[in-house]
Amino acid sequence: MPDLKKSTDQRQIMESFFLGYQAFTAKPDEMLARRGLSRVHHRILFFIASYPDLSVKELLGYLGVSKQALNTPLRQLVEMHLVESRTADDDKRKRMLRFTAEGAKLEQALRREQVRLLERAFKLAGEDAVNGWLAVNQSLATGTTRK
Amino acid sequence: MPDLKKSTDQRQIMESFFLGYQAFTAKPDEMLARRGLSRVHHRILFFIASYPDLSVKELLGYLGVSKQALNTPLRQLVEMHLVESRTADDDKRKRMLRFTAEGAKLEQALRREQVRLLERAFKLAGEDAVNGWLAVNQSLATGTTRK
DNA sequence: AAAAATGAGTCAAACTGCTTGACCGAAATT
DNA sequence: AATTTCGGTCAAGCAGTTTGACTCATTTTT
Repeated sequence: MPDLKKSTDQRQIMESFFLGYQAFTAKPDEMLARRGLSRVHHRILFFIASYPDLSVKELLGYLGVSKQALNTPLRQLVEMHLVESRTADDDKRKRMLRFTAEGAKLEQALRREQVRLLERAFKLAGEDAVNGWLAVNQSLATGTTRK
Repeated sequence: MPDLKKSTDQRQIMESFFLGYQAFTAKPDEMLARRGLSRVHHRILFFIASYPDLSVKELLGYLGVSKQALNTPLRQLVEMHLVESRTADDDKRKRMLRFTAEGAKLEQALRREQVRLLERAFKLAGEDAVNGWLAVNQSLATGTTRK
């Protein structure tokens, strides 16, 4: 059992976190690379999945990049018929972003792989470990616990 | 409590992981940026801390980048008197990398901030959560549990 | 002893991905 | 009617990465 006071153990804990996160992103990275896509594309897909019909501006807000940086990858996703951009009814300047059938399939496939990896790790670590893992991540992410 | 079968919860879990990792690296990133350094420099410092007197070749192996990519950041660290490169006794071609006093201090400061963040999250999530979090990370990282 | 291999480092060209700044057109707001 | 907003584009510049070729000193192999 590692001791949070020992510097060697501290490094080992930090390395596990690093490698764990690395492993978590490795599979999707590879699947996307086969289609010529990268992690930015993945993040775009993630937010479209989380907030269907979000606008370009909202997406930019979530991603935290310049619109020029978004332009190319988003256009590629549209050209590859993974993402559709429809004019909003209420405001014709806005484009609502959503998946095509194919895009939804890709997002599911990426997510399925990540969930599979998590399930495998959960099984190895024991079911008790899962709630702890989730709670700590939540605390790290927000500085608060979630009920 | 999130359900690993529901796609919305899956995304929420993945997002927590992402944001948690983000938070974990944010503070060091900022501290390094103030000195004009970046995450590559951080990784170099990490491996020198983990394996003092490692050679350039070994470092390259850990980092998984080309030696040209390593050259600039490593040279900067040496020029800033954070890292020292001494010729090895057994093989005068090799350079052994280690910290200067100042470099060791920086590495400690970076690690201290990350440990503080972890401790805060552990406290929020409850001490029980810690072992679970560690175990799952370990499983993710290696595909095995550690006793 | 000579030849080959290794460790460290450099120079160069190319490519990617990102930034800021400027600008446009269409549509909405004031 | 004037101004602002949303989406998009063009341009220049910067940082970080890659591959390839080459040098130099030293060690290993033959």
